[in-house]
Amino acid sequence: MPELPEVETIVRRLRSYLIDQKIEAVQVVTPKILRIPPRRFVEALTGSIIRKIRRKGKMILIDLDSGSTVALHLKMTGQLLMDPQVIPGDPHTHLVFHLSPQGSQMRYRDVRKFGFFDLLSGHPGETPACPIQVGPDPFEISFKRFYSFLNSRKRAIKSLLLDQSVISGLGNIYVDESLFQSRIHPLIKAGDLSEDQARVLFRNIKQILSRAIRLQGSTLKDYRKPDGKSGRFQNCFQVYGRTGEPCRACGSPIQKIRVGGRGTHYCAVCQKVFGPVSLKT
DNA sequence: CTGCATGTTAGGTT
DNA sequence: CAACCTAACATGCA
Repeated sequence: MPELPEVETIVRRLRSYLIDQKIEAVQVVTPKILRIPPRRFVEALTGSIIRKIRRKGKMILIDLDSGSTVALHLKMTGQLLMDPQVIPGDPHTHLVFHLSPQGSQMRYRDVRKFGFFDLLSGHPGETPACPIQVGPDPFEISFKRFYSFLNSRKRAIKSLLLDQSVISGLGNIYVDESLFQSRIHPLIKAGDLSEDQARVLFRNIKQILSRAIRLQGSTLKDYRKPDGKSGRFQNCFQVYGRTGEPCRACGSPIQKIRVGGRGTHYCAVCQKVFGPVSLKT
């Protein structure tokens, strides 16, 4: 499930394949993947040259020389695969881009079809802003700003960190890992964190994301780099997907609970809820 | 077979 | 506005 490290890895790889390539042709196999009429999409892309590839939160933005930008989101199972990885007759391939002069192909694959492509129109020389409402990612803000996001919020810290309109890039895996690393219980209200706790959390979020980028993301099932290969950060998980297994810090079994409708992994011994605790007598 | 869990965002309601 | 709920979808599992 592509979160910031996976999307960043994909973007870096795509740059080496796509920059200055011309989109010779686009095949739309599954129109529902597009947020605009297929005809308009094909017309806007055909003959354009790819100039820049950017990431905004978990979105991928591909700037064309025409001034337009292709904006896409992989959601849960979307993949961008280059040529040799193409599976002939694959039922889950929805878009095919033909590139020149390289002569290569890039395909969009998505088993669940949650992902989407949009087209942002702009003027040549300008870079269109991101279409959807996404807050800054953890690398784009200061601690002060991060702390102000938590301030006086009543929702669980886990839910807040997952809210892309507040802070972008984090998903279920990296939130659970960051909270564990910071010894913070996922249900603590965001506004109840001390400044020291928030500082530790902020540092750990960035450290874990950086490490995950270095290992080229986490592959559970669907995430692949454009060359079809897996990431390696899944081998570093401390809590995610380790329900019942011993905590690497204290040995007690990792718990799984539901927070804001999301499966949440944590260590009940290392990540304590503190402050006023109501006890039944 | 049924029913549930999976992760992400949009869009709705409270 | 903040917080919460559910739909969209395919697949694997108990």
